[in-house]
Amino acid sequence: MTASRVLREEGGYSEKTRQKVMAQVDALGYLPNRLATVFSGDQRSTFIGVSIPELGNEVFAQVLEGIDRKLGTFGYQSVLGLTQHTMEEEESWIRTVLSWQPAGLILTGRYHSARATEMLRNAGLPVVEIWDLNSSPLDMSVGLDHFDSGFDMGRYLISLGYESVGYVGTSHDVANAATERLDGFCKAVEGAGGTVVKQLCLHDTATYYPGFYGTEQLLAGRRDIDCIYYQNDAMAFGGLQYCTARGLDVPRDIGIAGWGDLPIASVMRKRLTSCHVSHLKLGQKAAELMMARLTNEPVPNCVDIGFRLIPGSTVRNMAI
Amino acid sequence: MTASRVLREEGGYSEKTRQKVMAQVDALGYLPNRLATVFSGDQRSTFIGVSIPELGNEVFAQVLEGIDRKLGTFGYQSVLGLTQHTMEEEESWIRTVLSWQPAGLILTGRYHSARATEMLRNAGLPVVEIWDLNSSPLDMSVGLDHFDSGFDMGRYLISLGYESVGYVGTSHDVANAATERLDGFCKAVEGAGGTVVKQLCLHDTATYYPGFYGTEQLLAGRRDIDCIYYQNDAMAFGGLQYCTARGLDVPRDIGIAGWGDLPIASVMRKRLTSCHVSHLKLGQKAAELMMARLTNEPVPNCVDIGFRLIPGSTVRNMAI
DNA sequence: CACCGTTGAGTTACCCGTAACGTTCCGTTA
DNA sequence: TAACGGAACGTTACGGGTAACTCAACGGTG
Repeated sequence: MTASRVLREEGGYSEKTRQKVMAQVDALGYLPNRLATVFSGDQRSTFIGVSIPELGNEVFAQVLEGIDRKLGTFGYQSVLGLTQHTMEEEESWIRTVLSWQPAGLILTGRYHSARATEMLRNAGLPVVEIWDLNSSPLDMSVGLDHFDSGFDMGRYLISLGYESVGYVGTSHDVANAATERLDGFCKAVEGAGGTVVKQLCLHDTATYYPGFYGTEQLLAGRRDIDCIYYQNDAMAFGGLQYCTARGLDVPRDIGIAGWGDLPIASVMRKRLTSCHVSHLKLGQKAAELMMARLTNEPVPNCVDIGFRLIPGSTVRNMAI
Repeated sequence: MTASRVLREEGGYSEKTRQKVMAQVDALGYLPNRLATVFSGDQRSTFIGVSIPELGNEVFAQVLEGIDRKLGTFGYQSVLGLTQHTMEEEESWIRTVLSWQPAGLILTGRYHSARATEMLRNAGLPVVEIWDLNSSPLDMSVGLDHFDSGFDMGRYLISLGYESVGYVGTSHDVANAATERLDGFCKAVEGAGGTVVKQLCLHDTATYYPGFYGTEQLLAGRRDIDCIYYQNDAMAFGGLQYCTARGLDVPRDIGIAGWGDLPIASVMRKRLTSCHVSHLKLGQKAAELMMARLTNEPVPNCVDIGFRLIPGSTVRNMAI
């Protein structure tokens, strides 16, 4: 007991005793067992469960980096869960991670299985839903309006005189942010007199090479597509390379637009038309909300981190 | 007690009792507290501490993805630690994570502080050191010989007729894999009659833009450099873009070589000369060794996952 | 010198799941 | 019917840290 007091620097012991305790700690290489502390219910754990769809997509890796670095400064640890974009994986991960009594959870996306939602409510933990902006979150939410970001891009492209646009992305069983961007995009294009003449949703990962061959499929046998919107920058880079390889001049023959503003864009002489989102900041903000909630500070339940359209030079720079 | 038996499907209860227990579990939304199980010492936890330098570098994100996916299939969870390439961060993270009684640790790199090493020995847990190949690991090791990979690249470049090569990378206070690649590279170049005329180690992150401006610095005021070796592909891409922007023809005027073979390379019409490493596989292998050790299977203490030189087209394709 | 407050240190009980052991209630068999 | 054995279920104790409490020693005060 006295040792416990010394280690917690709680006071109520003499200097001589402190020395004796510390000497034993050094001699034994003693490390306190935090499990016991949390288990006894006196304190919360310093685990935060963090579910992320995948890390192959750079943007999610950046979000996680933002989260973990910020949590680290508060002495908290991330317990990772990669859900591969499925609610089943997420549900099973939530069940497991809750049994470890985490202090809170950070989840990607606003769509969760009914059972997952129920478990989260029962657990009564702080939960931050990130990525999608969610005006009625389970608890807290940090993200951006993906519909709006797609809408803005659609309106922008039409304003440049594009008329027949295509889309290349990937498909998942559940609604997600990418489909919201596509919805916003289509609405803007059609509202402004353009047409989304073809949408391609590949059963593949949303990375470089699928962007390449997806573009080939999209353009196969048609000459009417004057601009392509991609699910993200990686696919757009793939598409850009495909077009270049095929001898198409970008942006003269065809326009290319992505989403996410990958770091590699900063060195390309032809700036990719995209939408900038501060992924690192998103993660940090999510961690900050979590920490604020855990210290009982007042917390907004919904934070919009916004986005910024990058005009770039892979689309025309004025209406023709 | 009977409830415990039912939930563990241990047997020794009637079907009627089972139904009653399960009904209560559903009604209460009961989730077992795994902390108690582990705490009582009857079982190990299913945490694996995973320390990674950063996630901004795509290769480490891929390694982590490989680790976490594989651990997930065994019902284990990663507790993440981002060390920012410093031994101090690693040591403090190790101290914290050990207090959570993890089943094992996976650490990046072979260099750890003396105190960290001591804690790891005291803890007596399975430890996998990844990234560097480590013939005398603390416990187990999965990686590749970075010296050799740098050596092979050096020899390859000289065999193509390059004579005065430069290097662009970043510096850290501790020795790491990148410095080993550079050592191997220099040794090969000098052993084959070439010269490493300038080495630039930036105080920055090893990403695209530092590769861009680092190349500018490297080439400032000199005409003798005929080839540049970069710490990784991201920096090499940055350098490639700088050279192109400045009107240099790659590979006619200057050769460019990177390391890591990033996914984006798969769509570039000009294949980056690099060194392929299966980062995902490295992570999976590390997780597999950990699981094998935890189930008392015989485990090799050192696994070389190898590398493959990618000739690419950012260097000459034959000696001149 | 009796009394009291303070400081330092020890004791007890609790958290929850489960190993180990104990008890009850059957049905079966000689 | 007594004896026995196994199935089903209950009780106790433990793990490590700490809140809450108790106790001992000591110095100061009237």
